[in-house]
Amino acid sequence: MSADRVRGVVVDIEEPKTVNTQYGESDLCEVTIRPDRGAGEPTTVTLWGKWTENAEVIETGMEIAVYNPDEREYQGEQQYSVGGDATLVVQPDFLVDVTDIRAWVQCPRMYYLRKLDGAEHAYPLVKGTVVHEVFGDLLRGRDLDTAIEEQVDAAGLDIGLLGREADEVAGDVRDHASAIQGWLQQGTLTETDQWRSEMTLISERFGMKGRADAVRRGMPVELKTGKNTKREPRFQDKIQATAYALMLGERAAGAGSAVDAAPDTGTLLYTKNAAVDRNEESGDLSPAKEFSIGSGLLNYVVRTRNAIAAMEYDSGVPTGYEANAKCEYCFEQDTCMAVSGRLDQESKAGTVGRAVPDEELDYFERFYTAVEAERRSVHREYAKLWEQTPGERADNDRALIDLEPTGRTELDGGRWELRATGTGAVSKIREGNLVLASDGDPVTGNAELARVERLGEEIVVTADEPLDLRRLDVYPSELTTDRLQNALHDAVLLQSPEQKDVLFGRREPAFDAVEETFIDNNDAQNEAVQLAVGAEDFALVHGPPGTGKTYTLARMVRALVDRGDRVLLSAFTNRAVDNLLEALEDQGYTDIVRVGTESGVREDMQKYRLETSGDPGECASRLQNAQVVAATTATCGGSTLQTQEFDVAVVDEAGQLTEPGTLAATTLADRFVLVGDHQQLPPVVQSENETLSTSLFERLIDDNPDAGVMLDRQYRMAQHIQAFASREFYDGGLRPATGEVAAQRLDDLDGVSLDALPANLRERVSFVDPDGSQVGNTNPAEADRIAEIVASYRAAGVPADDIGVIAPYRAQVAEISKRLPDVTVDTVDRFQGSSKEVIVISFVATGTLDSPIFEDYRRINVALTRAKKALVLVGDGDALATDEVYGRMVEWARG
DNA sequence: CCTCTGCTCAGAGGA
Repeated sequence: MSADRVRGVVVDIEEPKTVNTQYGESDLCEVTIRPDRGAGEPTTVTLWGKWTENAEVIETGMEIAVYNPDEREYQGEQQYSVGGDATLVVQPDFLVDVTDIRAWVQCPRMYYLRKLDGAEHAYPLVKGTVVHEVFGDLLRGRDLDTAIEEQVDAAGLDIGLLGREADEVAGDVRDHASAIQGWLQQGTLTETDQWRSEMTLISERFGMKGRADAVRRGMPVELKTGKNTKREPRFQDKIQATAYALMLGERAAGAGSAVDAAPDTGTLLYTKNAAVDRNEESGDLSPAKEFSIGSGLLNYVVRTRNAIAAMEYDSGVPTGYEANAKCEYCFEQDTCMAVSGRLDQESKAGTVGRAVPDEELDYFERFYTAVEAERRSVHREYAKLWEQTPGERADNDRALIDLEPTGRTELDGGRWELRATGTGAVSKIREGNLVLASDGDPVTGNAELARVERLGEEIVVTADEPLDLRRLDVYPSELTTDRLQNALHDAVLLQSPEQKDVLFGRREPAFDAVEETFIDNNDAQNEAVQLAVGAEDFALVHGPPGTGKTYTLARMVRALVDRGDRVLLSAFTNRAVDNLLEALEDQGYTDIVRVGTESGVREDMQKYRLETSGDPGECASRLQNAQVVAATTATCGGSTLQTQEFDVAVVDEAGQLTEPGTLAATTLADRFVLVGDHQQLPPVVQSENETLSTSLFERLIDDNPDAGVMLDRQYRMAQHIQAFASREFYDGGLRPATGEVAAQRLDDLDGVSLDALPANLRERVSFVDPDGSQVGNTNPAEADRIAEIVASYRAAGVPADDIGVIAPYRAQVAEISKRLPDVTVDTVDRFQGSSKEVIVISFVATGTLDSPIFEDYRRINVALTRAKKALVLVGDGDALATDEVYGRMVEWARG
């Protein structure tokens, strides 16, 4: 019996040695692994020849996989060898981008610097992107002039921000595009050429992902808008194309050897060669350069990929010595030396400048490591793409499977609209999302990145190439982690020492005294605006539920604008950003530019949205002249807003943001205001991660109580409803704004009679124990009882719209929804920021509380504070009593 | 053992 794959955790690595074999001298290194994630019997894997280079970076605890190993029995033990046709993959769950392999081949430090400071806005990049888009259009048979015009138009904002004109860019693009067209029209390219453009490749086997510019007859074609007058393609370009060839080979090989099945030729297309002056340049000016792809190059790609994955195992920092970096002509040399100097890192190029203070170095390292841990959780999401290939039919809310294709239409832009009917299953996929659309198998089948246009009975997506739409998968993205890393870099390395002093507690934040009254009937709200206006560094506004936080924010923004400040308005979610704009609108302020994707911005706020295509000058000046710019923090970390500066950044729902997430907005401004409530929802973090799950808001409010004000009067809840939350979460400091708010009752609503309610529901807060039992994450008996309770309120005259039901698990939400089709039933997270006259909460758990109900107490705070006039808690009283806080809650609810 | 939003994606090139 032979295994085509061996995988396990490394438990021992011998010193490499040189031995004599029948073929001459050869290096080897023995590695002992335990299969089954470390649980299996120890097995020896011998790395031969160049694979011993990887042995130097492997550490115990890492996982390795070997494909097609030579296998033999020696003294009763199975031994495996990596040489010949075999391939070694280190940390296969870590997905390395092809462009990262390319960067590492140039210099490992370059790989690292790209990760820290990725949001660059430069003309060669913008031009290169446009040329690539035009290339794709030409492959899809579009007309050259139309393609250039449309793609330059699509890049309008980027071009404008660089101060360029559309005509000038179109001319530059034409020089490149003509070379492409000339090459495409050459006789060697026949009707039989089969082209695919923009092919997304994800490899489980090699732990690699990337997107090939084009694939012709199964072979990779890479477009480069740079110049290369040598006869050979540049080495890093060959590596990039070879990486795609390896993944194409994997798709073609099935269970066989990907190296054997890989295409044997790659093509690099250097479009600038055609545009240079032939009188001044010598050398080979033909744009297309082919090269042969052999097992040597393919294995080199894998070894390089392994070196990266091994370094990322413990968030290491490369020095430049890991590969043969040449610093003399490197255009990143200055940056490299500056970064290594400031972060006290070793660099082959040397260092300049003094290191930032120790506490900043520690901070940088702590957050860098935390963000990389978060990146690894994103990588685990990719694994779900191949955990459930067709047939396995995993219950997974990350995919819509078994779709029935109903048709496709070619659209004007050369893109395709693909349609299918769904099975009615629910998933995380929503309209506007970027997904992997496939013919049924997202990994080895025909798959394309696509945009979800409609998600009803009929499912409609748009993609670059046509396919039979049988399946959609969530496409995991490292974009957020990339941007967190950029924000960390900007905060520690680009901010002035004065700005950092207050972040690192070396100086108290300073305030100018402000006498002006902005809000005259609420002292805390007025003080919040005064603090914000007078802040020289930062101000903090703590806004518990219902305290008029959004109104205060809008008033604050107006006050800042009146002083002439340019304001950046941000929050984690699109919904929160749009809510803020609505509040500003309510105050009559509309000089706003909203930056964000079309699908992210709410319909009624589209009128403020910055158009990214069109006349470059117009697009750019609209952004540059806006006094108030609004965007999510993720967008703040992107390249568009990196070109902008602000006097003040105002960040809402700051308690929900990780520290680097907040910095993405605050580093764009001289000073900042954070508004939020650290007693409500914490940041959403995928990895178990203490560092990321505390918000900057919470840290600053703990360290600088004088820099903050708490809004203490709430306009939402009746006295009794707010009492528990006030005592438990706000030290008793939260109180009703008026007697009217405190005394509100359900029969204040038109047509509602309390007498029509059963006796146990007449109080403002009640507790009901339905004596149900938990089944998985549902409790059907409790769902029945909740349906009865809601029916009682309806019978007493409460409109369905005024009632909301909150449950801890999505399964229970579905269970209750089945019984209550016209009432809003949702999880806590989706209820945040809104409120209802009547709230019913389902606790599901019975017997014991061994699994977390609302994760932590902050979630229950959110749930309890959604109700205005009536709140009903439904659950197992005995189970809840086993927890101190829930126990006190039940006592309070029973009155 | 559960909750879950962001974001065009990954790659654009200089010498």
